[in-house]
Amino acid sequence: MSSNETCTISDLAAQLDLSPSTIRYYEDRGLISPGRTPGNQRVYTKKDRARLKLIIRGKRFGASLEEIAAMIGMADAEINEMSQIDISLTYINEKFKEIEEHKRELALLEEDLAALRKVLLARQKELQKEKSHV
Amino acid sequence: MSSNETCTISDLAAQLDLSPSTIRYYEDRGLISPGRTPGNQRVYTKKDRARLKLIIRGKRFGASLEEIAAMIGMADAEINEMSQIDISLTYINEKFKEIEEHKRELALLEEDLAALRKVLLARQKELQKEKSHV
DNA sequence: CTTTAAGTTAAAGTTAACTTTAATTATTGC
DNA sequence: GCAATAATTAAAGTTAACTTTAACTTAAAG
Repeated sequence: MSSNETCTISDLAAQLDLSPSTIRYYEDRGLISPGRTPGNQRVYTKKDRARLKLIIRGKRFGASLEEIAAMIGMADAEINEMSQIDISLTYINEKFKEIEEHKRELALLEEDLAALRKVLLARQKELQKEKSHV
Repeated sequence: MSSNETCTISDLAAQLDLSPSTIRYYEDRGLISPGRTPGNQRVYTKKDRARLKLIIRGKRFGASLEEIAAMIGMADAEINEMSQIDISLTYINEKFKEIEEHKRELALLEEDLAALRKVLLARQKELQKEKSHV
C-alpha cells in the first residue's frame, strides 16, 4: 500500500482474491499492462483494478480470456485505432445479446433444479415413512 | 433413430450438439449411465436426454462436472440412500443462492459493458471529427 | 548494513475437460 | 452374405488457464 492511488501486485491480488501469478498471467496474455517502478516492480492504478474487475466479471459470465480480450480490447491496443474500436464495439454488442440469453438459461436451470428438488423431497418423505413402520 | 423413445449415441449427440465422445466422457465421470443393447451398444432414453440437458445447463452456468454431479447426484447413486438425497438437496439449495448471485453479477457486467461502450463511442466520434478536418 | 519479505523472469508442471487414435466388433442396406 | 457405416474400448494427445519452481533482484524493517 504505497501511495494513495497505486498498489503492488500482492495488494491487488488480495483485494481481488486472485494470486499474484494469475495477475501476471493475465498480463502475459495481454489483458493488462501496469506501470513499473524504477526498480522494475509492477504498479497498479485504479484503472488497472477496474480493468481486472471487468476481466473477473467476464470470467464468471463464462467467457474465455481470448473473448474477454476481444470484448474489452487488448491492454496495449492503440485506443486511437478506429479499427480496434470497431472490433470492441461489435463484440460488446454481441455480448449484450449473450447476456440476455444467459439470463434466460439461468431461469431454465432454476426451473430444472426446482423440479429435481421436488422429486428428491418426495422420495425423502417416502423413505422416512418406510423406516417408521418397519 | 431406432424405437420411438430410445436412440443411439450419435443421434443423441446430434440432438444436443455434443460429440459422441463427450457423452462417453460424461459417462466415464459418472454423470449418466445409459442402458445397452444385446450387442453392447449404448441406448439412451428420454430420461437420459433430460439428464444430459441438465448437465449442459449446469455447464453454461459455469459449474464443473464435479459440482454438477454433486448437484444432480451420480447416475448410479442409490436413489434409496437417504444420505445421497440429503447431499443433493443441500447442494441444490446452495445452487439456488448462487444463481441469484449470478444474476446480480450479470447485471453488473451489463453496466460495465455499457460504460465501456459509451467511452468507445465517444472516442470513435472524436476520431471521425479529426479525420474530417485534416 | 543486513536480514527478511516481496518482486522478477523463464520454464516446467498441473488439472479439467475434452478429442483423437487404433484396433476391434455391431448394425444396416443391398 | 458382404461392404459400408457406426459403435466399443483403452490409451495417448490437446488446450486453456493456471500454479510452481528456481535463481535472482528490490524494497522495507530494525
